[in-house]
Amino acid sequence: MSRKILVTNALPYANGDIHLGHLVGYIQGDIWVRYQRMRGSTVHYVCADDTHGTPIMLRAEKEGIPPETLIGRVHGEHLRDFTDFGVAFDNYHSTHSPENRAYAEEVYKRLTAAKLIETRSIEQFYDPVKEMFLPDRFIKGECPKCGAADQYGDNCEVCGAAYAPTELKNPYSAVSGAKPVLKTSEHYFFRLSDPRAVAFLREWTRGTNTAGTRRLQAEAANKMKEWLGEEGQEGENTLSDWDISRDAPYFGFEIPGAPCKYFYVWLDAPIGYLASFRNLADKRGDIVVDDFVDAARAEAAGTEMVHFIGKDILYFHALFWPAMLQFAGLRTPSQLCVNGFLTVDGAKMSKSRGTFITAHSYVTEGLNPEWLRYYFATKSNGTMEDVDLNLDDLIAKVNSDLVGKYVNIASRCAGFITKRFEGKLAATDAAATAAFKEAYAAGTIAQAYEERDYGRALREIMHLADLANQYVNDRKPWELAKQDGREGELHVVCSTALTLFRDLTLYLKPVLPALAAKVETFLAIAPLGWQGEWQPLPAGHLVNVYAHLMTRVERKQIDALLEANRDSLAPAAAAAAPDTKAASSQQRHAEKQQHAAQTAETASPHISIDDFTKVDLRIAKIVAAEHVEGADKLIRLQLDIGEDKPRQVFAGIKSAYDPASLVGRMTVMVANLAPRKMKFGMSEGMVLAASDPDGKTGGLYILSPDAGAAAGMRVK
RNA sequence: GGUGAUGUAGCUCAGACGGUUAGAGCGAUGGAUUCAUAACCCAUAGGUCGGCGGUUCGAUUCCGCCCAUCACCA
Repeated sequence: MSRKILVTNALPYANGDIHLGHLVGYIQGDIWVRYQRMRGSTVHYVCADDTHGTPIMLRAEKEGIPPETLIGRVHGEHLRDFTDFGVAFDNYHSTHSPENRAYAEEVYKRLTAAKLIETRSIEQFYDPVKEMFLPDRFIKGECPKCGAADQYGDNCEVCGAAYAPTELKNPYSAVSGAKPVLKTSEHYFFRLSDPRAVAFLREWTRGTNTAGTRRLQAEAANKMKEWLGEEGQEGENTLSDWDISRDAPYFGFEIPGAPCKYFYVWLDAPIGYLASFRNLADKRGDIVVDDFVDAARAEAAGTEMVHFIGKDILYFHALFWPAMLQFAGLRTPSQLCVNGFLTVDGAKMSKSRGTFITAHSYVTEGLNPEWLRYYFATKSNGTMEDVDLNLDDLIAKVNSDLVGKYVNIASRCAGFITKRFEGKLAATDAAATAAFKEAYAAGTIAQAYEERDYGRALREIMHLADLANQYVNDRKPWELAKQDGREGELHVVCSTALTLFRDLTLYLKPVLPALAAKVETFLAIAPLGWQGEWQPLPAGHLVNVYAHLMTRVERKQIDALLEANRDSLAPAAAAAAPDTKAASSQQRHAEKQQHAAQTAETASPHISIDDFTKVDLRIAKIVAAEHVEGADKLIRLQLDIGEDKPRQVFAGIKSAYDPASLVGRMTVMVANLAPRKMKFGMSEGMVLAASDPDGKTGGLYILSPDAGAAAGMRVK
């Protein structure tokens, strides 16, 4: 059965470099596409840059160039990076394109006709200096809950509270610093709360496609229940209407019939999949676009549309996007393949540690992209779990699996074929190839690829590689070579090993296309496909002289890569708070849309004395202590530190202390910790207590000063 | 805070509809070998399957709570 599939990868935001975090999803998508093609399916694989929105507009302005120039430059960089890593899109387009405008307008028109668009006046912060409405992340102020300064307009990083930007105290614009004013504006909404949309999405997110595959992975479908609720249960649906317009100035498409109103970037971003596909079809001339895009025609043609995305943008692809398509009469996605984030050595990518590794630096430092493709593939299991890039593990896996096991098979046999038999193969040993022939017929490796469980596929492949090495080891060609009259046996053993090597190459080809191409040249065979009956390499076939196929990874290469990506300015930048935070807020859209783990900036094992003295430790006298109703672990303390009135502090020490025994004791508290609003009231500091970090020995132990220390004394 | 997930050998990960000795690769140790960019082959050691409690004849596998890590909250 030959499938016809339109495959996409998430559109990277045209503001920032491609890094290894992105590549997880792109490599997974590319492997799947290559696998499908080897099986004989027709696949169109497209992507594009996501180019619209406020962050792009402001960045271009900052660089003093038109946004079109910015996105043109980034487009070239992104395409270069994907190409370097073997991610071979048929088309890499842009959302700032005529095709995308046409599709966006058409979708909007049809949704309007379906009575799913409505306008509403909303009040929003407006920057009077910059003369623009401010997205939540461009407004800062004091947290309405805990009072912490310099918090973003959507949630507080100190106390975790979520709120509307209008609730911020003393708000200011992150763009100009001006005090924003409230201004009313007409916005356009996609009525996602409409019963039709809710009913459709409940069915769509839980259902299977025509191939019988779940549209969403189980855990993704599970997650969507949070938004969709259960059918028949009143009030369970928490879907709200989606604001799809933004006011000028905005870099994007103006909404037809609505001057100075623009489509929100997330409306036209996924439509960019269709636009890129349309653009490809126009260039090629042999693709019937509507067989993939129109709902009725796609069903009749039996085409599929599969999106590879990161879990951060699941909402957009599992709610807004299918609903938009459905009610615009367009085909809905057959499947979403959601991948997790990347961590490096178990931690978030960090510029100060050098683990925020750009795709381009990996290449310019001379590392082989297929090492990374192989490693990511071994860690991919078709779920949306996070993937950890363990650098020592990468070295071990590549060196032992690829060089030590796989490449070794060709390397140890090819010499005999060339030197003793002039490159000509003998008939193969049927007994030795039987296991491989069975594996081919069983199709378990193929199925693992189909399910995107590349880790399972590769475990099976490496098991076969072990069998091949055992075979060579058992037959000892190096001994046969020394014995007269055993030339024939030697010939068969080496020819057989090369057939096994051919099989392994076939299975690895979706992951390692460049290496597979080298092997095809070495073996002098047509590009490997994965169809039809299993056949050994024929007797009499001529192979070329073997050249080594892959070098080993060396630790020093990894170290150099980390060094090249280490941002030595990071600690200083962290101190220069305003600038850094403004920058990170501009990147936020990109981070949300890509698979970027946020950077963790603090990695230094030491702190300076200045850092330490920021902590104001005080001797405190416990003047009152009581259980907290409804809290399992907390005790409410009143602490005298020489101030007018005692501080209220909640301490998680209920398991270890009886409140009555605490009253009157002296202890140590952190006096300048940002106040934190808890369910039970404000906590105005922290009491220090010792405990075993491993939790092996239970117990909590609060500190006590020696006699003579008085309430309010500074500890340093 | 809410929600979803994860926690299995030194490392990276499989697996178990609950049931005799929990697996793989890498790493370690010992041996064998020299064809292969010291690769490969054989063998050995290593885990109270995060903690506590419950259901059960029996749980690491089911349920509850806790701890830790991660993500999302448009």
